[in-house]
Amino acid sequence: MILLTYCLISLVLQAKDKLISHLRKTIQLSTSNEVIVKNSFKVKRLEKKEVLLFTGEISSHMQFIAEGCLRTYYMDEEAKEHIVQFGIEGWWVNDLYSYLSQTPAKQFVQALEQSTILQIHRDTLNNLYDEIPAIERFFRLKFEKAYVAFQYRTIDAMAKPAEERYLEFRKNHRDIEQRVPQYMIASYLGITPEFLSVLRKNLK
Amino acid sequence: MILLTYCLISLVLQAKDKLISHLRKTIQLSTSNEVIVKNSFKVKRLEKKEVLLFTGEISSHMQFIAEGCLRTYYMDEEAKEHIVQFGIEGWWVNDLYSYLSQTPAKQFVQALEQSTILQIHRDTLNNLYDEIPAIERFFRLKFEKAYVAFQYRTIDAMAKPAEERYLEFRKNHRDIEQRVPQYMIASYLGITPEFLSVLRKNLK
DNA sequence: TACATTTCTTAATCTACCTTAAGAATGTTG
DNA sequence: CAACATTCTTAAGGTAGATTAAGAAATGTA
Repeated sequence: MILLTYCLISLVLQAKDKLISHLRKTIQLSTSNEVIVKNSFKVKRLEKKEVLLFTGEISSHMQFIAEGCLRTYYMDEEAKEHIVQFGIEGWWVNDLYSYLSQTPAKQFVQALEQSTILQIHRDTLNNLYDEIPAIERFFRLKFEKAYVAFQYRTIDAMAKPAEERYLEFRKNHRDIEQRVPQYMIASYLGITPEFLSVLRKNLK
Repeated sequence: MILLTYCLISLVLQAKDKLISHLRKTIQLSTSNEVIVKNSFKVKRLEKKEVLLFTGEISSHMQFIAEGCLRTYYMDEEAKEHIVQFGIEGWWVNDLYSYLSQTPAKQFVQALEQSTILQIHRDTLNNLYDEIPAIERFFRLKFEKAYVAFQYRTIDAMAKPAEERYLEFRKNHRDIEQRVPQYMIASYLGITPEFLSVLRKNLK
């Protein structure tokens, strides 16, 4: 029992250290601010297939992936799933629209593997923005990059045929490709699993 | 001559006031900071069809549209134009990837009407971020919203057929629809002008 | 080791959208 | 108002990718 507790505590510490070193890649943090940041986040374990956010719920936390793999997806009128994003260690996942506008989520966030995430509540984060300007800078830069990356992904998606998009995905996300089933990659690329299968056959 | 000069000056003042009231919708600005902000931007007039940023150039300014209408677009390998975004009064236009990474632009920015824009140099803006935290907040919020809006547009684009996308564009951007030629709307929606023409016929 | 579930493949048919080409409106300029 | 450029429409034929349905691998679980 003592051993188990010890393991859990060290897991939490590890997760928080990952967050701090993630932040340190972009901004500087004094030791005291580091402590404030660490205390602002809560660690959460997720089982494989566990859903972190359901459609209709209001997203109230920003979430950093310390370990594992998640996806965000939505279901269209015909109940088909469309994957918007994958996330692994070092990524942030959310239904941002819901989080920012405090409206019911249209997307699900689900763990594809057993995962460890760090959560910060919206109110806490908004206070941090006032207290530690470097945190606001971190997210300003984060969103700038995310916006640009997403724009380029979209431009690609609209202009290039599926085969090219698949090859780019493989080139840029080999790490993810190995961890998620093929039909989810198809969903992310906006094609059917059957068609992806055909593409793969033609590539050999 | 004196009259002309006077007109130009008042045009400049008007443009800057538009920027300030735009910022004021999101953040608070002291009178002294307002002056600093105003002095950080330069006014630029653009003729219809004038290109503000060419592919290959490095974007060094953020640009706010005080008056007029612009588009950003890129050309694919077959020299076909793809419109990424329209902008009118109150919008910001740029090749953000080029601006943020200081690499050659892949997109053009072009005026579709005679327009007035306000430019701030990257270095000046980065200094403003340090000097006036509210400005950093403004852009953090701006990028959050832009990211989310773009994500929803993409999700739509990938999941919904062209007809629905066209109807949504008309609903959300009636102002733009009236100001730009139809073949540019087709380009923005990712379809050919011929096909848009067919869609429109079927809608009647 | 066997059974159930999840994931991937193959193939026939179908559809949304593209391409090409031509002509009709509309707008712009001398 | 004539002449030219720009924008929009129509129609025939073509293609990327969807749908449906079935079976084959792979993986998980008792």
